[in-house]
Amino acid sequence: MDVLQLRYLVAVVDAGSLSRAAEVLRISQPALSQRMNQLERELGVQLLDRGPRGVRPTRAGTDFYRDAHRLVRQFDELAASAAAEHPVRGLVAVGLPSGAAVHLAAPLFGWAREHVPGVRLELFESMSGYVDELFDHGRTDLAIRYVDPLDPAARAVAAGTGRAGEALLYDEELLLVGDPPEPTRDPDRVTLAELAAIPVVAPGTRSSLRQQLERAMRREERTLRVVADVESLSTMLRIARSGGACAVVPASTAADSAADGLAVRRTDPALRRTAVLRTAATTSAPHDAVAAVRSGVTTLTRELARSGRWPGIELREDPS
Amino acid sequence: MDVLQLRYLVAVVDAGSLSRAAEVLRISQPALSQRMNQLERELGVQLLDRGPRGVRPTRAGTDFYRDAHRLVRQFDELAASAAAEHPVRGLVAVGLPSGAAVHLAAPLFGWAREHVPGVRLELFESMSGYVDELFDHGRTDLAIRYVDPLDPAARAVAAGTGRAGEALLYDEELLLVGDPPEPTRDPDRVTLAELAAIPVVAPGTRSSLRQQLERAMRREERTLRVVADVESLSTMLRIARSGGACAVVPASTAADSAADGLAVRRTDPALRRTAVLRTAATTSAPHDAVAAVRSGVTTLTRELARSGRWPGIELREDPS
DNA sequence: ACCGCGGCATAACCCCTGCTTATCGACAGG
DNA sequence: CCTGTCGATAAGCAGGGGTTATGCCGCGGT
Repeated sequence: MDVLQLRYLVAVVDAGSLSRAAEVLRISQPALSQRMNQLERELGVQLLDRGPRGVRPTRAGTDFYRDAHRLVRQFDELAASAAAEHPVRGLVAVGLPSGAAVHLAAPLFGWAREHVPGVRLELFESMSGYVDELFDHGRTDLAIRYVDPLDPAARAVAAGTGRAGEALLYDEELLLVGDPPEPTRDPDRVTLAELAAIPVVAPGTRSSLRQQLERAMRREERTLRVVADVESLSTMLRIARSGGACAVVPASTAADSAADGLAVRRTDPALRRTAVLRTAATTSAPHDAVAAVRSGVTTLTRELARSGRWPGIELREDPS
Repeated sequence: MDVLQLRYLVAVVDAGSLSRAAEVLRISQPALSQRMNQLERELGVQLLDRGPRGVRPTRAGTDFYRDAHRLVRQFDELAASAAAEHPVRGLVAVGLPSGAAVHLAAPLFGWAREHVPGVRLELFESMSGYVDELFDHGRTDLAIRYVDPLDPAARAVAAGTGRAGEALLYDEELLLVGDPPEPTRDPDRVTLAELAAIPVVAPGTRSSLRQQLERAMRREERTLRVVADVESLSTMLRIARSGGACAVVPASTAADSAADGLAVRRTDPALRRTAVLRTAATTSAPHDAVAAVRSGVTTLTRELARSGRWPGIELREDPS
């Protein structure tokens, strides 16, 4: 028997139905069904009456519910009080480039409120170039940085052999969205040669995405045909949707807009980038607070990616 | 956080050392070390001071210990009271052939005392033929039966397609122990032709082992040269050890005696048997008590086999 | 002073458990 | 009678908690 089973039972009795309780608990109905059956089997007592309109606790179930409820509460109190023993406090500055901020910012604040209420977060969301700059000037304690796997200088980091303070987070591909004036030979792929002929809207030159794009084109002795420099990914998408130009955006952004009926093409050769979480070596923020937030970022990234709430990215394992 | 971690912490503080606590908890020291580190990480508090002579709780650890101790106790009380709600009681008769009884009898009594204190066990340990007979006459509620995988009638059971009430437990091989008068061509294998020339001691004709042996020999148009009919496996081994004759015994028995320097040979073709757990369809014992003991037998068999305390057997999966 | 040893941490691996999706059976209501 | 809702079952996958093997450190014995 496990405290989790007690939580589940409490939820079931409260909800009056396995299905609804499963929803509340954010797990599937069969999982809950199994767990409840297991609990009853372990105890050797029937706790629930399964009716066609839901479940109701039996006599034994009601008694058990009371105790379980109380125990779960005490359990949580213990955890809370232990955590309160040595509160993590401080002001942690985090730099997030737009693509990451879209998916990470809100969950990160939520996570912080829940897990480290004593920590105040200061979020700098802007184009990756500025984010890097802020970090290099010691203005942020943590920052996500994009790295081109082809860039030799960044190779070490992407390979996981970089210096401490840089942990791999995820990879993602850069995709072309919108319909080009001429159809591409492969409807799912656009070569860089073809790309050179397509009018695109791109972020400013301080963005790592822009730089990576330009570098890739230069490598093929082509140039990018930029018809508009814009600041935000959403603006890029809006323009692409209007048909005025195509846009090259990270896969996670493209995944959101694919549902809108926008055509999406991979590039050939594929352009990818690696997201790295940097931790400042010297910082004014309390060490433990920074560490906590860092682990929050990696944990959240994993959770979001796995649960499908951050589509288009591929996790890179690098526990640190 | 989990109640198990709380139990572990309590044990650690009580023992004053991870190693010793691990021993008490019957887990390995690294496992405990990991769990404690995880607990501290989750709580964000250091609970233990690691010294070279063991560990001592920190200030926070001491407080935490008290609460954890209390919670664990309440937790167990809840489980106990819920189980007491609907106590399993009754008299369950179990038939075990000698080979199985050697390894299973004592653990089974221990398990029953712990998990179903209201159940009284009646154990019939004897040669497999009698065990079968007792079961067929309704004198036992559960019984282990040996099945020859080559016997067509038993084929269905061994294949897992038998009727309900018969669950696969394990397979084991029959081995020749002791040194035959003439060395065999293959020192690790004895053909049935060679076996016919070897004086062996065998259990009585009511034993399934004996019957299986005779059947196998007859199939090759040979006869077994039995120089002594004995009742117990241990007597057979004693005679084999004295050098008077060889003995054919199940692998689990042979494994015990291999350490005594007795030569062990597989037969060629290999003789194997399958152990099946039978459950009486109609019985006077309470249904739930029988079910509990049945699950105890399967669980124990698995545990013993996996932990190496029942060597020589190969588990068959057949959850039921 | 050295070496040995008790004790905790780390690494690499494995299996079991608990979750998932997919599907079914059963009962109530239109 | 059909349909929608709820719970149970099946089969597959992932992660956590366990294992063994090994490393590192500080103490004590001779």
